[in-house]
Amino acid sequence: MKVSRQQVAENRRKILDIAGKLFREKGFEAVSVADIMAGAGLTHGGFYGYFPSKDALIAHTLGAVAQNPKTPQESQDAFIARYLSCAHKDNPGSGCPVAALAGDVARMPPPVRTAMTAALAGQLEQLAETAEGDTAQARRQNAIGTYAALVGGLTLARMSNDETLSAEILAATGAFLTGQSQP
Amino acid sequence: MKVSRQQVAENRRKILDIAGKLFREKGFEAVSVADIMAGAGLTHGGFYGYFPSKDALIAHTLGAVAQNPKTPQESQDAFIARYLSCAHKDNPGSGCPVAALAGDVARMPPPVRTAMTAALAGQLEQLAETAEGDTAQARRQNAIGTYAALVGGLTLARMSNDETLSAEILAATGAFLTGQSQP
DNA sequence: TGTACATCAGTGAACGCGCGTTCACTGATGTAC
DNA sequence: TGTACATCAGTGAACGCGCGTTCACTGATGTAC
Repeated sequence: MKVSRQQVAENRRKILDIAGKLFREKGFEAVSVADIMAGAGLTHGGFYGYFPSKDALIAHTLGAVAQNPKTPQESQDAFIARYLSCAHKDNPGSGCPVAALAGDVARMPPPVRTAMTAALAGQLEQLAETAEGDTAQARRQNAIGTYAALVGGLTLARMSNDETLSAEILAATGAFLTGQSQP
Repeated sequence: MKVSRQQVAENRRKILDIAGKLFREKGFEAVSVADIMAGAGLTHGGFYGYFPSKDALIAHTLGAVAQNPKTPQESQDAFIARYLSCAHKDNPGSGCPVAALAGDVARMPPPVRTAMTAALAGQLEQLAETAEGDTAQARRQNAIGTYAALVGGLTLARMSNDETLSAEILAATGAFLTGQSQP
């Protein structure tokens, strides 16, 4: 049955929210259109009133998803510690979409890759503003190197089936980036 | 029809080889058993004479796949440059399986994760042997931080749909790790 | 403001497709004599 | 060494299943009067 325009807007937001969460948790292929619509409290057939295809939803999701960025008042070291925390490692659904989905996005069609590339470019620009370095070029280089290590460290820790190794990777990557030795 | 024992051994090797290549190129889910067997010059029905399931093949593939490691005679900087080369970025099928598949493996069942974790642990041990640092602990920390940045940098470069950004990420990550500024 | 009706968001059965897996069969291999 | 036959690697049709997508239908919304 028809629903109010306000309900439509809310349903669209719910679909994008739940899709972002499920994609980050399970990857694009393991999440079905029916899963997403059920998560939004709807049935699968209604999906195509909101998006023309699953791939279109994926592209929109990546454009809308929270970027889990460094907050302005947060120090560089605090951002690194938060990014490499156990809480972030164990909750990909509410964490950094780049770390959770970069490997999958590389094999997706151009619209999806373009949306994610824009998100990455924005993230790097923001990090470069507050990164260490005397010149803009040095700051950007540090921002890229740091972000690569964060994404790689979190990905390796999530992949590892050995809790000790997983924790060591998070700690060592953090220490490597902040220049401190591990305790 | 039955084939010789030598042919069986060769077919098994072919299956593992082509599976390793296809998985790294397209991910586990996008490669079918029929694709793999066709790549090995066989038909799909024969697969189950070699492995009990697709997941079992995945675990065996990760255990057998070439680790693309740092060679003993290769300097640390040369290894970093090779890992972050355009050639490596553009040829995941013959490149580092950790960078190509870490994101997917995190969502795989325990046998697959265990096989990949063992491969990662071996890689880290090898890198720690020749990493910079005064103590074994410092060398291991540097090995982990460096490897995290390599895997993350390569993953981000492969994900990016913008060739300029992609090349910049590879170059900046390399410069970040070797302590040189970009040209 | 109240009513009649056109609109259209949502429903759920159905579709075509590709997947992992099974299985009866084929015919070359390799062994027993 | 030569032959007869048991073994079994490989074949390809078939299965059950879940997926993305379509569509005829339903009934609440929102508008025209």
